Amino acid sequence: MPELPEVETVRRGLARVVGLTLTRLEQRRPDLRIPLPSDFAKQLEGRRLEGVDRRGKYMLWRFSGGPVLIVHLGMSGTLILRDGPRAPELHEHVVFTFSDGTTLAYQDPRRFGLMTLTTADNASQHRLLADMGPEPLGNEFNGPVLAAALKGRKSPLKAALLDQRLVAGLGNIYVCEALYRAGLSPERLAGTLRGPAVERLAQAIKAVLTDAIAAGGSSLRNYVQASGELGYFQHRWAVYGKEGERCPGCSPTARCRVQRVVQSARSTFYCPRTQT
DNA sequence: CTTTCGTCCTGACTGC
DNA sequence: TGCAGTCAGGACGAAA
Repeated sequence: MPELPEVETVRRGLARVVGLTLTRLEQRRPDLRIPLPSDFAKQLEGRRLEGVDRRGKYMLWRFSGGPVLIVHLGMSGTLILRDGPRAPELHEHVVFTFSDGTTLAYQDPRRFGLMTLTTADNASQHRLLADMGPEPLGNEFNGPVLAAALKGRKSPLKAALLDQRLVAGLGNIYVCEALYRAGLSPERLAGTLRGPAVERLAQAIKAVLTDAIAAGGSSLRNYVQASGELGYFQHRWAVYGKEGERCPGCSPTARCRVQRVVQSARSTFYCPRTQT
């Protein structure tokens, strides 16, 4: 499930087609979460892909002349780069062909992802992006900023960090991992955190995301896997999905095990001994 | 205003 | 083996 590190990895992988002209856009299934307009292809064909930016879990594909394609991979979205034309596979909803013959397919079985068009002038004010919180890896995100965002919040820390208005780009996995690294219980009420703990949490968020991006970058072949898929790399998580296992920070003799609890109808994994 | 919950979707998995 | 049921989750919008 693509969160900020995976989306960043995809963004970097798309460098291969940046600078190329989009020669053909095939809408194979227009009923995405936000339906694609019927003239979608016409609006983009013939334009050069000038660059790909990222905001939280969104990508912004900037085309020459002003159009910006906002792309979100949702739960199950992937992008597949191929050297040339090939028979599309199941759930490839949109296929882009570039001037050198490279094709880029957007595949999304569950269709929680979306693509929608805006313009360079309006992109930052687009309703999908306007209320988004700070980029966690930027200088604009730090302990005091996080403290201000958490102040007065009565929801559990887990739920607060999933709110994209508070900080951009975290999902279920990296919230669990960041709370583990900060040694904070996901069930603590967000508004009760004090200075040092907030600082630890802000640093843990940065560290977890930075490490995950580095893991994607270090296995560079995975930017474009043998299958052509972009953006999924294996990552060793400390607690996510590790119910019943010992967390890395507990001694071999410790009896405690990673617990799974359900918060806001989502699984949370944490170590009850090291996260308080 | 804040917080929670239902909804969308399909593949993978579980259990009878 | 087959099939029904359950689960996974990002983000919106409705409800509390």
